[in-house]
Amino acid sequence: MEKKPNVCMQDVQVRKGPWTMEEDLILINYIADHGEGVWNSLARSAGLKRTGKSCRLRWLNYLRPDVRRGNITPEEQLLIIELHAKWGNRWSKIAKHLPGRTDNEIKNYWRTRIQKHVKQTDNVSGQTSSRRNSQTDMIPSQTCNVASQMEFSYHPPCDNIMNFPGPFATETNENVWSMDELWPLQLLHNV
DNA sequence: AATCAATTCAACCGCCTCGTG
DNA sequence: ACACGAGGCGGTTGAATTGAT
Repeated sequence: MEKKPNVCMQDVQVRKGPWTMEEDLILINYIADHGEGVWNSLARSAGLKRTGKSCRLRWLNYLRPDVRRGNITPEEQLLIIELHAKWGNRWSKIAKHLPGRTDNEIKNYWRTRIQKHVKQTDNVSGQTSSRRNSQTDMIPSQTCNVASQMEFSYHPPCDNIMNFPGPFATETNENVWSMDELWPLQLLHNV
C-alpha cells in the first residue's frame, strides 16, 4: 500500500471537465441498480472521481432516459417565453412545465436564442429605452413585453431564433453520444 | 484551404435552502 | 436553537463547432 499525503486527497482525485463515455456508463449502471439521490455517496460508491454535484448535473441534464434534446418546438418556445414573462429566470420552475427539457437547456436556449432576439428588437424599437446592466437582470414585466412582441412578429422561415442547429447528433464531439448508443450498453451490462 | 469571429452548450462555481442530528 | 452537510438553483465560463471572409 502506497502512502499518499493526507493533504487534500479528495481534491487531488476529483475529476473535472467533460465526461467520458465510460464515466457515463458507470453512472447509468449505478443508478439503474441503486436509484438516484445522495449524490456524494453515490459518486464514491460508484467509483467515480467526480463530485456529487457533477454526477447529479450529468444525470439530470444528459443521461436521464427521459431527457429530450434539440429541436425546441415553436410551441415550447412560446411556452418558455410565456413562463419566463410570468416567473423570470426561474429556470427549474419553467422546466417543470416542459417535459423532458432541463433547466440548463432552457436557460441556454433563452440566453443564446431568445435574448439575442430581444436585444435586436430593443435596438430597433427602443433605442432610447432604459439601459440594462447585464444580460440577466431583465425583470418579468420587461420580458412580458418582449414576449408579446415576439409572438406577433413571429415568422419562422427568416427568423434567426428559429434556426435550430439540428438534431442532437453531433458525432464529432467526443463526449457527446446519443442515448441510443449508451442505453443498450447499460442494458447489456446489467444482464 | 486557412483564418478569424460568432455561436452554442456542457459543465463548473458560488450562493441559498432544507433536512437532520 | 444551532451547526453542518447535501441538494438545488441561477449565473458564468470556456471548449468545440459553425459560418463568414
